Amino acid sequence: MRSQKIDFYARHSKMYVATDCIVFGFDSGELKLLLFKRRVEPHKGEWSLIGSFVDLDEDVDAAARRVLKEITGLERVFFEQVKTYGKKDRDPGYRCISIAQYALLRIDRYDKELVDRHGAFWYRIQDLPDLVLDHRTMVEDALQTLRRKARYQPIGFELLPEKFTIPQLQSLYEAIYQRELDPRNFRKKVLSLGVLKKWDEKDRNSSKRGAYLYSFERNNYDRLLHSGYNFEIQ
Amino acid sequence: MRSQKIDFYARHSKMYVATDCIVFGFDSGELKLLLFKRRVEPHKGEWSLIGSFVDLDEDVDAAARRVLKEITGLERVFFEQVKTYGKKDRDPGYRCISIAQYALLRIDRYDKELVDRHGAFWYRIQDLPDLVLDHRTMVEDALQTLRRKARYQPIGFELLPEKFTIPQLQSLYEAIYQRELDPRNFRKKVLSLGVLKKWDEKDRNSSKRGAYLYSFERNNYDRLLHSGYNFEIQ
DNA sequence: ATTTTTAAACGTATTTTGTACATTTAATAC
DNA sequence: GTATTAAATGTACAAAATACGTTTAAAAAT
Repeated sequence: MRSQKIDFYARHSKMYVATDCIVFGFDSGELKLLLFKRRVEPHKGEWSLIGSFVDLDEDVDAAARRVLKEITGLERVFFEQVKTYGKKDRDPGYRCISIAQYALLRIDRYDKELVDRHGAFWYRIQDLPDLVLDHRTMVEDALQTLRRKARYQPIGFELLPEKFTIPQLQSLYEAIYQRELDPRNFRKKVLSLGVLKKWDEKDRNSSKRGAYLYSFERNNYDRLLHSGYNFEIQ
Repeated sequence: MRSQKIDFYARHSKMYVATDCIVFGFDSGELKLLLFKRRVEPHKGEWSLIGSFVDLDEDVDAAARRVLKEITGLERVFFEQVKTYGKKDRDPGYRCISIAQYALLRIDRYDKELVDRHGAFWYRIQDLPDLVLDHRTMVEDALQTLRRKARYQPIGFELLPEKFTIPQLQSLYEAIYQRELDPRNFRKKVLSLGVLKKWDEKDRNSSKRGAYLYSFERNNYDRLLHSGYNFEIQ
């Protein structure tokens, strides 16, 4: 029979702590996910989320920022925790828990060369490849979190360029919720929030007539964000 | 200069992983929190959440169930993750991350003697004492999660006894949101959900006339739960 | 026995919000 | 100048949220 003391240390021992990033981007009307083809064992050649161990002297959210910067070159990115995956056998081999965090980024901004160099690739969320471990579950949970969040905060703006058109914003929400929205009702709703600033310029990439560009006003946007307002879209 | 290999291990080393439980209960019209007066160092004599290290061969959510059972005797309790606290200096002394999980439990059911024996105490959420480390933040985050959750799932039922009256249910929601609700509109709303079963019995504890007892029908309740229905209360 | 007291139960009118749907407009391409 | 395309606008109807007053059951007081 082992002594109390030995049992205490054996039971309260340390474990590996990792973070995995579910990186969403929006491009040409589609919601995309940044995946990473592993070049080393274990799971060499398989697709996985972008992740890393958390350093001993590093905040957990800093670890996510670090790995995202390594791969995309981006620094100021919206991040939010999804949840922590802590099943004892989720990672065969050694005990490792992982804090999943999703990121939203403006796809016009990342460093393409850097992404290529790291064996990363943007997949449409409709046709993701098989992923290692429990990463598929992480993606589904992150999508659910994103959808829920988008209902009570106008979060979608994080995924668009500084100036965007209302049809673009609509198509983003259509991509997030994977269904079509009525353009008249959508426009009415977003304009009623009072967070959009209209510019004189137009974007003519998707029509001859062109659509007016908008940006959002930080002040009103932040007020809306903190007020717990409900941003229901149909 | 240290070798690559040594650096790798130094950086990707293991850390302590704990879980802290934010245990909500509902009693005599008030939302309460189960706190624990520490009897050992560090932080002896201070109030803290109920928590534990996660064993190496134990799921993270199992650790929360284990510690709650130790203190309340209860086994089948509703649990949900709040978030993971991973700041590098959140725990002075050693690096330890903590997965916060909140629990909802029926206050009529727990083992009072067991709770006393462990130095635990039910505090009203309006007047909590100072708590160790970042536990205060955990409580606030858990409350926010609970409130949000209660908006899209009829979660409040977890906190009530098997049979309850509509005024009781209302007072639970009033405790969660810390504001008064209109009894006529509340009744109309909850009955419209179609998850309540009315009994012939009455509860006469709070009025001479007595209020009819209800329970909820598991089937309809579960359907509602999974349908993503929006349970907005005023 | 009758009256008083208390919270429970019920209903309705109004306002607000969501939903469905058709036409006009600006600008380019031909 | 005509055709084409997506952007922009408006309105009627349905559904849901909100505000608010009265009646009722049962015990307690007289």
